[in-house]
Amino acid sequence: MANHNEQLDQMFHALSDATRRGMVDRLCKGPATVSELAEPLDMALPTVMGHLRVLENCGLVRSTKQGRVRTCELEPEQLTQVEIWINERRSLWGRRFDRLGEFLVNSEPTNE
Amino acid sequence: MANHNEQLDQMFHALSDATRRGMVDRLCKGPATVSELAEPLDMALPTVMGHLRVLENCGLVRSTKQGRVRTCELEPEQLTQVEIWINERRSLWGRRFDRLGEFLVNSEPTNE
DNA sequence: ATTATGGTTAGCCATATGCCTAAGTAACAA
DNA sequence: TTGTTACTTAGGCATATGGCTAACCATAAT
Repeated sequence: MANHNEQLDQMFHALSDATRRGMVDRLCKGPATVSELAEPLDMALPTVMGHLRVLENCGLVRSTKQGRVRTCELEPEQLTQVEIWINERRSLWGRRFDRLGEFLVNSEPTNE
Repeated sequence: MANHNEQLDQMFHALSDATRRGMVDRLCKGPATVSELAEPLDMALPTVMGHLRVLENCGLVRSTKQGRVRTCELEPEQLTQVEIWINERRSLWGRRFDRLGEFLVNSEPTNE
């Protein structure tokens, strides 16, 4: 179960910022240029570029440049990694009593 | 669709660190004391406490102190927030073509 | 009462993050 | 060819993050 996963680090980090989540929202509705992404954001363009880079590094956004326009598109399948991680933990959690033997040394029976 | 969600910020941030995800893993298997959490971690206890605080702030871990021992427990239901966020985006993405007309209308010059 | 244990607080340090402005570059447009 | 547009790069600044040590409680344990 890979917790030392650079990709997962980057993904969670990318999503930990409301501005970036907003950009993802925008891209859910279809591709957008850098300027279109920046337009509602009340911050300088280089700052938006920084956020975009974070989203691209984790694979959640892909972009291509044609002429002087860079068009960004969402790669929503990358979210599956997060879902898988969560499902694995839910599964672990659900089976935690199967492992009680490992900790049973000084426990007492309870009736709750 | 709440992206300006402090809780979501904190949750994603908490999960963006492999050490903290490791602590979550441990807690999936059952409650643990601070020392037990720290034991496999090769870092100083105060550092572990810091990570623990992050996990508690986002609601993913709850802890209580009895005597001098603090026992931590996972609150896996908090992960639902993340799943909901992902599902909402998948849904948006799935219906992105329904909004094509709306997009054309909104690309008219506006005064905001 | 004294010591050991488990956790906590305080404070320091290096790096990362998020923001900015200013100045570049590479298409288009006129 | 000259200017405008759409990014891009460089660099600077303030705060946050993740790590540490040292010292400090507050409970056990002896």
